[in-house]
Amino acid sequence: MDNLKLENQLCFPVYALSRHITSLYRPHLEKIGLTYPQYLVMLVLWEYEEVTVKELGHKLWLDSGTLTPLLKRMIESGLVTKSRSEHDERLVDIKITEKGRLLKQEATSIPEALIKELETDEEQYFMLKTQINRILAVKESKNI
Amino acid sequence: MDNLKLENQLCFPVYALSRHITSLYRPHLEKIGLTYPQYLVMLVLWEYEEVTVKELGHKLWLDSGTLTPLLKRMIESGLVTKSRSEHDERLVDIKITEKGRLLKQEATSIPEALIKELETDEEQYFMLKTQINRILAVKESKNI
DNA sequence: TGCAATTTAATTGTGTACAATTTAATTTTG
DNA sequence: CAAAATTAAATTGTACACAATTAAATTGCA
Repeated sequence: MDNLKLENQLCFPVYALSRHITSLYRPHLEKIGLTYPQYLVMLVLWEYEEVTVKELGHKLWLDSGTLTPLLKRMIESGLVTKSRSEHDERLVDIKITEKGRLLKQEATSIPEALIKELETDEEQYFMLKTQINRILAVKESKNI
Repeated sequence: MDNLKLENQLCFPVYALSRHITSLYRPHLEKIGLTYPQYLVMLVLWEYEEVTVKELGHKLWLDSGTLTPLLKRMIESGLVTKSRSEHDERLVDIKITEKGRLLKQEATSIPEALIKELETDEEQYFMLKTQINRILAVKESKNI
């Protein structure tokens, strides 16, 4: 087997699937004015209400080089606010706004719609997620 | 179950894994002067020697907006050449150069190194690839 | 205490991604 | 055959990703 053939790579299917999933999200997210990475930030904030940029970076595996400009756009659209932490001035707190909170209602139908569009049954979907998470756990264990 | 929790998404693990794999490739590819998408182009050219931008876009699921500037950089580094097709002037042929051909030797060890770094055994690796490809096949079948 | 080391964001620069539009070539159709 | 429709790349503009550097705050240690 030729290891340098596109069809024999694992890397490419993962890369292609990631972009494919993002493109399926796009029309849904466009309706509520979010990009896909911004949606991931909202998922965190719908759950935690307030996080530091550091925590956000840890959860989404993104650095400040990506998050700073992304959050700037989310502040401009009124979904979050930003302030230096009182305890530690190095940290920046990101808080969800009322507008951001209300957006959750409009997003509830998205996950289900996506599963349908991927045409993957729940069981296959769950197995895939489990397998990928098993691989990601190795990275996680090395980083913390 | 809350569908709008980050940990319950499939989308996020795929997105995270894709970026994780790219970051594992980066140090290897840096040594031979390629980015990850440029490496994908080389995988195609090592196999086919010559393709049109259209074919490349079809194989990698990328459009000319991404490929045109990316290929421009690969021409500048001397890996490929570019010329209008004789039969149909709308098409652009991308050919591998001798330098591009020689680069294959330096890339042979990369796929194996990656599997090791992912710390995933061959069997798990294969199953994951199969599952992802099953999902991607649905998209493929709709597009062609 | 005081200074060096560390930590956190922001900044800078490069390289994708991709929607939307434009331009040029080819194909279809009346 | 000629105009309309289609196709392929290139261009324009927006938004990530991420390495490397910078700046400011905090921590640790002599």
